[in-house]
Amino acid sequence: MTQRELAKAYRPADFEAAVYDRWLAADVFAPDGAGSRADTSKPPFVIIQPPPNITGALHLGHALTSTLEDVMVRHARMTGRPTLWLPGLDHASIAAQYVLDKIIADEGGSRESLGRDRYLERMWQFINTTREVMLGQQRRIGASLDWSRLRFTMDEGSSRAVRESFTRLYREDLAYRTEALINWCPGCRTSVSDLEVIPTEESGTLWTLRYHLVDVATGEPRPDEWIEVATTRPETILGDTAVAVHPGDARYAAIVGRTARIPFVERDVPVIADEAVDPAFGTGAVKVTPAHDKTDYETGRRHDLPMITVMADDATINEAGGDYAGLDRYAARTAILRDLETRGDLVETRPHAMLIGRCQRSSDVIEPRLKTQWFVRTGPLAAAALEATRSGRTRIMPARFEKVWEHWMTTIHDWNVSRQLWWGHRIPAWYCPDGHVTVSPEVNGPEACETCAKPAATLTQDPDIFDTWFSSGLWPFSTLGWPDATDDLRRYYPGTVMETGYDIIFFWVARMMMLGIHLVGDVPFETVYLHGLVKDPLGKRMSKTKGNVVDPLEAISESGADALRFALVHGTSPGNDQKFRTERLDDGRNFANKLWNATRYVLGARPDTIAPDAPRLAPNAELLGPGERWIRSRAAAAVAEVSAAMAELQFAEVTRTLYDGIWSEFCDWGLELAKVRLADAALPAAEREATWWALVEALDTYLRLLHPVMPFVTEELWTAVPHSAADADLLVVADWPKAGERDLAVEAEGSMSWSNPASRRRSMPSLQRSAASRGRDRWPGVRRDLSSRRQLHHRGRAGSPSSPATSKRASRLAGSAHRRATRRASRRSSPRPRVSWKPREHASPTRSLSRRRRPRSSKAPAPARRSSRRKSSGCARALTRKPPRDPDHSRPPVRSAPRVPRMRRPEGRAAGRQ
RNA sequence: GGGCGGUUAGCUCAGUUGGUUAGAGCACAUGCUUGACAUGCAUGAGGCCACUGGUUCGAGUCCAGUACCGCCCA
Repeated sequence: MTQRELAKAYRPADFEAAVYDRWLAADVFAPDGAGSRADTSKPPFVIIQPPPNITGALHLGHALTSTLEDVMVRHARMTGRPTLWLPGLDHASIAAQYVLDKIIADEGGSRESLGRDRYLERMWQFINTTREVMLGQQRRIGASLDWSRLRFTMDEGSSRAVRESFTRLYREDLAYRTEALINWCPGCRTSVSDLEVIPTEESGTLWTLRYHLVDVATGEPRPDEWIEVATTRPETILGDTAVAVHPGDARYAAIVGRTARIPFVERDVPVIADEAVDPAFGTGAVKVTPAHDKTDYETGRRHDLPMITVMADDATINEAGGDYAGLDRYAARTAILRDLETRGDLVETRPHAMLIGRCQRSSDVIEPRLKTQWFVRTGPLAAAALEATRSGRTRIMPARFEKVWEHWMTTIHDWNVSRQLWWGHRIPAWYCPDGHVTVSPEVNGPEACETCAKPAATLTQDPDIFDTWFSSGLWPFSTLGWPDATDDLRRYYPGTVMETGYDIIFFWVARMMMLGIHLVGDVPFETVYLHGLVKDPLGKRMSKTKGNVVDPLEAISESGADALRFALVHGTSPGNDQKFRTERLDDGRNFANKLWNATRYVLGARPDTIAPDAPRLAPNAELLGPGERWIRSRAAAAVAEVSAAMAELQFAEVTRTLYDGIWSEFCDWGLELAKVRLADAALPAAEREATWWALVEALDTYLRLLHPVMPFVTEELWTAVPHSAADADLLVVADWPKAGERDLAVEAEGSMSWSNPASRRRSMPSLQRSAASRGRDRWPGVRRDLSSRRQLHHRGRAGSPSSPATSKRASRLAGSAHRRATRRASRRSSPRPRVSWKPREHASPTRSLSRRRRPRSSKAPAPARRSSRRKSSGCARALTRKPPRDPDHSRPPVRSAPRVPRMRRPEGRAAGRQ
């Protein structure tokens, strides 16, 4: 291995890109890449990446997803499993059209003015520019994706999977076409699924109006006889086909069966009784508009009412609305209310809190409408998906989401998959002039009508496209070559882990499960790992409009990809949101710097008797001092703990273990204790060599363990550390360390040493010297405190200051008080109290040791370090685009200077989701 | 209305199957810059573990309830 000088400070920008290029050149990401060291006898580890939307830049949520998956993938790869992490991009039809439409609108055009073909051409151009940007972002963050298998949801393989799957579903009667009430977004001009409608609480108005009853004899409405109905949507009276009351409502019992006259459209409709009516709502009587309301639609079906659509695609009133035709729905509302008032039929107007469904994409108010659309019958599919989680074939992490999953899967409705958009997979259904339907998997469509054999030329294809999530639902197997029985499909299906945010468990995970089980015959993944959302420091969702987003690329530029990864992983726990503050980036960067410098020290401390390019040797355990034996044992403990945490997908636990192990154990104690021996000329060379090899060994272990979380810095450093002949050239494919033997004796001895000065002196003379030299050997004082504390404790617990009823609480309070007191006492007397001897908790002997042992240098003073005087330096500031502070303020007392806020405060509460 | 999660230091969070004095990072205070690291080192201050009750020799941890915050579903 090459030995070279490491820069004095950790500067990630200097090497991250080069390291990534080294990985690419070595072809180590693909399980079958040239540089792969996978053991094909081991079970593969497979993650199909949730494909980010092609529309735009990656945000912190993507960064978290990529990082967590990369952690799993890199760990698996190091254990020798054939590891596939398959990258992809999603065409995101509605989101992409939304973005492109705006661009085109800015140019003065529109979707319609371009026409379908030119519009799609334009879309391909657009996504080809965003595509490269997005892939570059993945590389910046260090994602070890198998780029040779990159897929796009609109590529030919995916299209074929869509056509084939839909045809199968159709032939099995799991896909059907029907006219039904769907959620229509007038802004996007398409239907959307139930999940894409966001119920938002808004203050509306409840109006009470009069519908006059029709005189049975004359057939004309009576001016003196009416029924009062309450409504929040007066414009829909144009489509009313009944008035409904509750069957048990005595107030209206006499009227049920009569006829009411709808104003303006002058339509006579029946007064019906239906259980769905809430007698306590409004007047207890409601108007029924089956074509524009979900509840009314059901009522209409039960009573076989006519369904009259009164609105066009753009939510203006259509010709069925008579004089109001052409008006926007809200203009029509105003006009109708005015006219009702004129007629004297507007009885009451009052404020009313209500839930309004808004489009997830455009925030337009969703208009329920009747449309003929394609649906997927979810009942049987959901039942199979439920069985899979109940039987444990697929496990959901964290388990509490199983309940949510169960609930949703048992109440699921059929899935409307038609979208009246252009950008997406065209529905492979053709209609003949006689109205027969032919569904075909052929790319050019059927040759003739399936039913009447009319030739292809007479057939017209359904203009609609599929909901994006339909192709996403096929993703775990369409990416592997399905419907063909490819090697990849055989090897890598089912996947191992599906890792994604809990917010798309229904949108995506559910659909992959349903379609995977049905179409491929097995669950698409063994484990569903759901992470939480990355929120701003106030716990709000990050969004561009709120201005509280943190750009991952800026974070990487400032602090390095490893720092960002560390920050994200450190703050995550399964299924829980994390509040992200930019100060966390400093933690990660500082940690990387610590590791960087520890490595520099180890490399520089090599005894002269070891050649710079000597292959790594295991230290001779016989010749090690207690400090080295201790750090070896602690490294072994870290291997066990990190491996266990990886297996349990507890990634924050991984970073915590390594942060403590590397910083507080290896650096604060391992290196400091070793320094003494390495500099001790009286020690035999073999002992000094063994000591150094022990440091190299521990460092090597920690670098391997940390690699999945912080791949760049560990790879860069590992290259500089001596390796054994059997080692891989690159850390990314090096072996995951096996847990070495713990030396519990020396760990216990350490514990003894700390709590007992006499034994410490025996076993760790260096420690003793250092502590003594700093005048901190105050154990007698500690003992005094301990005994007095015991008395306190005794009194606090056993004393009976109050009645039996309150004694428990009193004793707790006493205990609490005494805890505070004793903590203060113990802090005065010992560096930091702890149960077992973990050196990290105590004073590091750094200063005295290095001073005493190191020859003084005559070198000139180091140049002033100006920019990084304070702990939290530039990056956080830069990310918030606040003006930089005056550099002259960077002298010590300035640390008390007020910090600038790290993120812009969102202005007020968010009205709804974006 | 139904369900889920959270509440531990000023902030962000750990806290294993209940078990000695509840921890970390950041922030704060004080003191240290010439050979790994000021992106650092050391010292210090800062906790009724949301509240109430229960189980237990022992509860931050288990049980029941309450409050507040957040989310999901209808």
